[in-house]
Parts: sequence; C-alpha cells; structure tokens
Amino acid sequence: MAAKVIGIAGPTACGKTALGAALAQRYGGEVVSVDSMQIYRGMAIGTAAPTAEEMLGVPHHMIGVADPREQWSAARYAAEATPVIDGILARGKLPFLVGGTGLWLDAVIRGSGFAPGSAGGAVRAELERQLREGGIEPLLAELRRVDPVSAEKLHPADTKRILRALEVFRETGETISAHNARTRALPPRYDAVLIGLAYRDREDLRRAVDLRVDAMAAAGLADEVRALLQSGVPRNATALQAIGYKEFLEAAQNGQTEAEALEAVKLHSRQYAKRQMTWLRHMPEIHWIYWEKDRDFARALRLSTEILSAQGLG
RNA sequence: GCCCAGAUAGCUCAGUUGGUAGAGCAGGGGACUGAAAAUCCCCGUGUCGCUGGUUCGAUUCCGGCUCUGGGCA
Repeated sequence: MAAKVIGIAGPTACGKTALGAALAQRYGGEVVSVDSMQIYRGMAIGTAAPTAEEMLGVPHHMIGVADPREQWSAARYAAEATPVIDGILARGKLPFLVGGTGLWLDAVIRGSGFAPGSAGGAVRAELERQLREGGIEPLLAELRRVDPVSAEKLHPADTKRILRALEVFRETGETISAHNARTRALPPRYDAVLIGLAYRDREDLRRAVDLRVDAMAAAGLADEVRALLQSGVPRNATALQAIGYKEFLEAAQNGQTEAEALEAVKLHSRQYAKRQMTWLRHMPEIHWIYWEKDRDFARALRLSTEILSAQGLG
C-alpha cells in the first residue's frame, strides 16, 4: 500500500503556503515545496517563498536548494524530492506537498515516469540543430513515421513537444506515446489526498495578486533581481524566466520604469493563475476549497481537516 | 471665437471607391509526462459619437451638433 501524503495545490497568491504550514503544524507534518522557481537560491522575494515566521516552526524542504544558474526539470525535482518525502515518512511524519507547479506535483506523486533525454543533452542539441536548419516539417514528417499517435496529437507550432517526442524515440527506441501510456498505467508512488485552494471570484484573485506584487516591490524585489544578475546568473537562465524577474530584465532593455515592470508582473501573474487553474481542473480527485469574499482562513482550515479525516488522516 | 484633425470591440487603431466591419493587446476556454512561473492551440456583433439630408440602401457622402487633440486669436 502506497504511503499517504497530502497535496495542496491552487493558483498563485491563493494562500497555499499559509494553509500548508498551518496544517503541517496541526498534524505534526513537514512541508515539501512543489514549486519550479522556489527551488532556486536567492529568489525568496519574487517567488513568495515562506519566511521563517510563515513556516510556523514547521520544517520546509525543497526551497532554495538549487543554483539559479542550473536548469532543473520536473524529473530532476522528482528524483530529489522523493527521498526527502520518504525521509519524512520514515520519521513517522506526514508530508505536505505544497505548491503550484502542476506537472511537478503530478511527477512526484506518480513517481518518476519520465523517459530519458533532456534539455542540454546531445540528442536534443542535434534536434535543435535540425530545426534551425530545416524547419519543423522534416521533423514532423519523421514523427509521423515513427510515432503517428503523437504526431496526430501535437500542433505543428508546438515545436518543443515535437522535439521532445523525437528525442525520446531516438534515445530509447520507444515512442513517447507508448512510454506515457505505459507509465500512466503504473500505480502511483504515493497515495495523495489533494486539496485545491482557489478564489470563487476572479476579481478577488486579481486583487490578491496586485497586493502581493506590491508587497514584493516593497520587500526589495528590484534589488533581488539585481543581485542575481551580479552573482553571474545568465539572462537566459531558466530561473530568470520566472514571473517577477523576466519583467525586470525586459524593462531594463526597453528603458521602462520599475512601475511598468511591476504592472507586467501583475498581468503575467494573472495569466499564469489562469493556466494553473486549467491544469488543476482536469484533476477530478482534488477536493476544492473556495475563498468567498471574506477569505475566512479558519473556515479553510476546518474544511481541510474535514477532508483529511474523511480520508482516514488525523 | 475661428481653423485643422480625430470620434469604429474593454484599450490602441485599421477599413468599408455607399451593400451594417477587422487586427494587435486585454479577456475567456483548452492542451500539457525530463525548459512547465515554460510552451502551444481555439474564441471577435460592436447603437462604426449624436442628429438631419442625399440614396433603393449611410458607419462610409453632405450639413448641423457634442466631445477630444493641435493651431490661430
């Protein structure tokens, strides 16, 4: 029987961090962040990583563990987070997986099911060269030949996934569609109880995002971005694709003000939240808790414990 | 007060040699298995400022009015 873990998901700025820490405190658990940008060091402000006070004395893992010059992936994350989760379980405690990166959450719970090959690899580099020189058509034709199922599903403009599909086939001889079908059928590594947190009204989300971004600015986001650049993080690093960072790089290039950069951060955060909701909505096993106008934290806590005890926890 | 230019989708604007209109952005929906805070796809009816006139027919042409820029007083 797979071990039980709790997952807390939801769009950005909806209070996952606070709820996760409070629940972990109540249940004597530990928090594992599931966030593709909080893993990088030196990005606490812009990624809204929990502060010491916000952690409520609960141990938090997988925050600030990576060099921002590195490129982490969902697979790398799953490989590193799994022993951490198992360690928590071995100590007889309950792991709370808290974060907004849907794919990563999925990946840890499922157990690493990724096929080999990755950005920076030799096969990928070769594919990227072919794309540059011949365009997508020949590659798409190749994919149609070796993996018609994937070719049918992918839009011709989705070069990232077309390349990845070819990469998997070249690396392993198995098509990515066959690989995915096979790993999907495997039992998940953990038995996860998923709680989703979201705003009932989109306008409330918007307000929360605006407030948070203003708070980040007041906390010194601009300085944090500068410090990252000064420490030698290249502008094209994955870490600097994070919302809250890339906008400052762009603003500097276009001669825009910090205020304009912050407006872009707010806009991109809203659009990101929408994409997160799209991802989470297709997971039917999530138990949703919606914030009403009053954003009643005590109620969210109560509903959460009800969900958990219904699942035989607590 | 006079002259000129503009007034079209939430915003910025294009367009219709007269047959009721379309881009970008915003917004909405979706996809997603080693870049995922990434990447990709789909979705455009709105008194064409108001009001008269010409016309079979006006958002388009003409007159008046209102508003907004700019210029002259």
